[in-house]
Amino acid sequence: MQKNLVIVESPAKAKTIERFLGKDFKVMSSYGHIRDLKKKEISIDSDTLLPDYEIPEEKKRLVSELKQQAKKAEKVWLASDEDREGEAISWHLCEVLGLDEVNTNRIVFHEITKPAILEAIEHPRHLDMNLVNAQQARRVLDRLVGFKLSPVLWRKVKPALSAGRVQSVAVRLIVEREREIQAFQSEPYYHVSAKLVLPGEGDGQVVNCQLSTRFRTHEEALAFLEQCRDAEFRVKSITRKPVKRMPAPPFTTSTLQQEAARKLGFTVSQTMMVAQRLYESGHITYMRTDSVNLSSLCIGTSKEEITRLYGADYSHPRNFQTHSKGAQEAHEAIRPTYMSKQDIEGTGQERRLYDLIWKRTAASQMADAELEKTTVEIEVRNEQAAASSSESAATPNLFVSTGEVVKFDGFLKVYRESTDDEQTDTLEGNLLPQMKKGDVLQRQEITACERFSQGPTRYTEASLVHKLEELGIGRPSTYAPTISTIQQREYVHKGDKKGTEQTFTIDTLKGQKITTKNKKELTGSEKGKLLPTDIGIVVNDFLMENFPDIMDYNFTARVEQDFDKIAEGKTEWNKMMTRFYKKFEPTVEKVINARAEHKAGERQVGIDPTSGKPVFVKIGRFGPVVQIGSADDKEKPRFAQLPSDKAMETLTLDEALELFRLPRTVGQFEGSDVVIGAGRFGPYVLHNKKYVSLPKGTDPMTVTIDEAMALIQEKRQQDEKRHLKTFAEDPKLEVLNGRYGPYIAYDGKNYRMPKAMHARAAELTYDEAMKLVKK
DNA sequence: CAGTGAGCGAGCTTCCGCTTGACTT
Repeated sequence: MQKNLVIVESPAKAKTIERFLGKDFKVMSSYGHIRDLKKKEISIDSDTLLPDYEIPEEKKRLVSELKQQAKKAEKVWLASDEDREGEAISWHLCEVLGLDEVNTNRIVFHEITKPAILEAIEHPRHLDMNLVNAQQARRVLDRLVGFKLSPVLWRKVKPALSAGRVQSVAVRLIVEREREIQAFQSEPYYHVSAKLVLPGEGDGQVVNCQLSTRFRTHEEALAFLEQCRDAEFRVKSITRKPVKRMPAPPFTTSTLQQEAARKLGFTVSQTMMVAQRLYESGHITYMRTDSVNLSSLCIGTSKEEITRLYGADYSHPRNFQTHSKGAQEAHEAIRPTYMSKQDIEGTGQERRLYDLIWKRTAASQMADAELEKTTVEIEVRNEQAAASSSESAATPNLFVSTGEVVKFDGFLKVYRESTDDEQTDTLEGNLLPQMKKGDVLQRQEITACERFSQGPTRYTEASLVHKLEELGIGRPSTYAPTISTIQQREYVHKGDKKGTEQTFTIDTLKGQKITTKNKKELTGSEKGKLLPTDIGIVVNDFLMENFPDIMDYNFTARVEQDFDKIAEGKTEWNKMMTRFYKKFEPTVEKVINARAEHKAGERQVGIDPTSGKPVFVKIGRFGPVVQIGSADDKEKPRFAQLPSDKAMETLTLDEALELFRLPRTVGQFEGSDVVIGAGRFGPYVLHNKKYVSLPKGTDPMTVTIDEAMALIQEKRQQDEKRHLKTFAEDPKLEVLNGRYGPYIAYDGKNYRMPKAMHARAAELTYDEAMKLVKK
């Protein structure tokens, strides 16, 4: 008979803990929650707002196994995580396994080390029902919001859409960012930089510097260059100050996702998949965490390892504080299990992610980097300037040159955090020659370059996660799924945005000559960014108008405060639910029953000049469509799918009408119409229910009947060649010739044949062909 | 991968947070 049964959430954790506890303990895993609201129903009583839980089908086997083992054990230890969800998991286990108070112990530990677990076993406690209730409140609220709002969208926008406390706000961020970018007015300015020379041995040393002020107009910039022609450049001041840089804290889920995206080019879900494998093979600690805490063990071994590799000067053990909103800190930071392992066996991706985690962890336990930052101010002096500056207190024009010297690299030896800014700031970039106050520098070249102010940038997957975390919305376990959901629902897609080509001027003063050149550049182009779709925009605007409370960026933060009060025992959870639902439910009813004149997002783009009927864009059953005429007309309205490169918000009447120019009938052939149409795969010719694609580059608007006929004939010939052999034994079996050589088709399915058979494909016997099919 | 291309209707769809597995290709 087993003495003790310990239940944890994760099987990998179970394995490790079993090793620590010895043979009197059996350790099993619950694999997360074992009970939840019903999947297909709201599963919440509309009067009492009490949840109705069930054990999902896929968990039934596991639960009966747990039941069996629990019955056998003298004592059961519930060791799920020490947070809201973990407490609820333990409570559900209690309920489902029928555990009694006396023989059941709730234990928690923050790190998976032998002493920590033995310590936890020494101090069992009881279930914290307040914390459990806070979880129930969270669960019920999310279900209510999701399952009440989504049907409103099905009715008002499009079937199969979804809304939720987290995903809808994520979409809102992206929609609003896109609008900010659209509204942004780029303004030109002139940035002046100079190449000056400190006279000395040989050719002297070059000093690169920037003017501290920008000019608004080209005239001002030119006037300044003019002024520089006979000016003297004199060092006005030199300041040196020591600067310290601190390493970033070790990884959480969110920061790991961001850095893996920037440094390794991983998507958010890729990072999680690779991290999961590293965790399962025992290389890293748990990968879904919001904590930056490191175990004392890790801090100790890091110190040893850093001292061994880089010397004692580089070691600086430290603890970091988590200050992200709503953090629950049930786990440690993401770190290598053994700091002594600098690299591991595994796939390329696994090794690269591990390397990143190792370096980030090591750096966090290393000394500050010490730099010396030097700033040199250089005055522009000429007679005119001198004369005017004595009477007016106008700020003098100053060139500034900065240099940084690394005095001690500290943690920078192993790791430097990336930023989202594309400009790479080189740390040891500008080395300054020795100068002193009063030194006069010789002008070599001064350029005034026209630049354009940049608007906000679009979100990437990782920067969206960062923003969500900042707002306290979502949890480490949901960042990646949320990003997938909003893409699956087609609210958002990842894509490239082409920038606009802009011409800009560069003025150069060299010698006594000022030359002006025009150049072209592409500005504001972005790759792999999150862009809102028409559906995303319409859904967002609809929700913003009708459910602004739920869409508020602070909604989660506010309900979290209520959950905290429940956890502290200051509020009854069911009362909170009632209070929320009393306001929420009538709004849902009102909105879903409102007889709206237009569908959500519908917009009239103009009047069709040929029929005099109105032209609309709206979200149809299958996505955005343009419609000519209304549904209550005698004649049926005409529809056209909106192509992906056009947006509902900005579609013009001309663009809308253009979509109706196809299909067009170009003539007759063999007694039936020849029609040119545009499909998902480009333009095509339709004749006698047969389709032929138009060759690339052919304009569907100018194709003639003769060209179309030729295409039809050609296709027929090809089709003939396609059927290599048919079989009397079975008409379902055929040998066909495809784009990639001969293949076998049987009953609607295709099968490949070995390369060696290709030459005699037309002479295959029935038995040979069937053998391949069966294989 | 082996040919695709409508329709705007019926019934279905849906949340967030814990955690992995088991179908092959």
